[in-house]
Amino acid sequence: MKFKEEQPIYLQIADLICENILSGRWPPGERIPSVRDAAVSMEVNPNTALRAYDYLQNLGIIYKNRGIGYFVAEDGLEKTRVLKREDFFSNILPNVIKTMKLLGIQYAEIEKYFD
Amino acid sequence: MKFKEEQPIYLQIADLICENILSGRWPPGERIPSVRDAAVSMEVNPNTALRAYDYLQNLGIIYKNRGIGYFVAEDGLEKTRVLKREDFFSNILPNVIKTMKLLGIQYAEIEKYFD
Amino acid sequence: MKFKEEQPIYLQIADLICENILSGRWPPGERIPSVRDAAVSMEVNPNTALRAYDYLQNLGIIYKNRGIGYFVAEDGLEKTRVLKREDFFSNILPNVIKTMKLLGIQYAEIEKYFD
Amino acid sequence: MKFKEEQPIYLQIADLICENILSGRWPPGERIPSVRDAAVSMEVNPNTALRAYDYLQNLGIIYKNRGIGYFVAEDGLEKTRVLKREDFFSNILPNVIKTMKLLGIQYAEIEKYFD
DNA sequence: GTGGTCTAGACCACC
DNA sequence: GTGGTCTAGACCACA
Repeated sequence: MKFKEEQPIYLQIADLICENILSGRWPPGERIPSVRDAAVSMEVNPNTALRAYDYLQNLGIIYKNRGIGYFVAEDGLEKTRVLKREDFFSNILPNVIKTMKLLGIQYAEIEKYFD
Repeated sequence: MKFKEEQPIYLQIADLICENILSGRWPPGERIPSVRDAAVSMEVNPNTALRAYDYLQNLGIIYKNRGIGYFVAEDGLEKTRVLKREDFFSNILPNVIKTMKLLGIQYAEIEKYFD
Repeated sequence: MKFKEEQPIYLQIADLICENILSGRWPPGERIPSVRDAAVSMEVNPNTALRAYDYLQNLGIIYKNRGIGYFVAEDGLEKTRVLKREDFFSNILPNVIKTMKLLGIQYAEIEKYFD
Repeated sequence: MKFKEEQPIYLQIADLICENILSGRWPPGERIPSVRDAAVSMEVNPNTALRAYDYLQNLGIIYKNRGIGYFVAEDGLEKTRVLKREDFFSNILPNVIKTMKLLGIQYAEIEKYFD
């Protein structure tokens, strides 16, 4: 697996997990891959994978059962959605709008990307 | 001045300068605030401000006259525009689209923000 | 059954058993629930329940008759009492006192809890 | 520095920091030792010290200034006090009371420890 | 100098 | 098998 330079790997892993939750591939209650398996399949150190899991657990998106594994929280899908929407509407979107204004990009120019 | 956690402060400062250039407040040839003044007004370490200036100088957006100060390059506005557009269309926009898909946000929901 | 995060589940189970012994519900010589039953009723892995029993057996508080079950040792009540008192006076109590000092909690504040 | 076996070292370090805050030695706004210095003086790996700092930062008790160090949050003393009191009154104290009942320990027996 | 990330690998506790 | 902790040490970004 190839990761970007600009962001810590563990955050990118956390994002991947969120995408799997949002897309419905990992529904609430579902067990997600073990830390070790995730580390192997993504070719990172187990500690790095664990860190991503830990991060999401702190957010309440996943939880662990001792000795068994990590699971998507019952409200994990909802929480992820809320967090990401919040981020989108308060950070990403305003930034995009601001950038477009500065660059003089009209909506018509980007319309075609919305498919 | 308050900076975000997710990005190095010096890059955020560089962005602010770019905004001033793009908005026309600092036209090509104009002298921009000294590193020291910038550092004081933004409450950052002078080294951090210097780093932002250095970064923009490497991009050819500003240049330095020793003993005098930093100036917007003659083609600084154009360069900034090109760089930011490139970034917008290859990184920011695709990411926004992807996020919107994952979150099920329709264009209609964000239309109103385009004013 | 719900267990705390801070302590291994098997120790929490062992504690529950000790409480039953101390309270007199399970007098010396009495047969205690089978590992299997305990595991089912507490919704834990049988291995985890077994570990608790094993732990208490090593302490000499319970013993096992093969094919029959686990029993409270003749001196099980006494042993439990001694162990718990030792723990109380050398660990728990000093810690409580220290915490109270740090937090500025006076004895008067907790007096009412002693009923 | 010598640490107990029963608890992760990083939590014990976090506790030590809390004690310094509660005792007033490190008032709100004060810079606390750098991760490296703490690691050296406690003879642990820098990662372990960092983990303690990170843990307390998540609780909002300390915060960091990038490139400068960690500081006690303005409301760090208050937060620590609230957290510890909460823990004391909902967990520690009830447990002590319960244990005392089971062991038949009277208040008179422990009175002398309150000095 | 500060903190942060990551790896490699050991060793442990738990289920 | 699961996750958790810790060390040693490298390397980086930032102020």
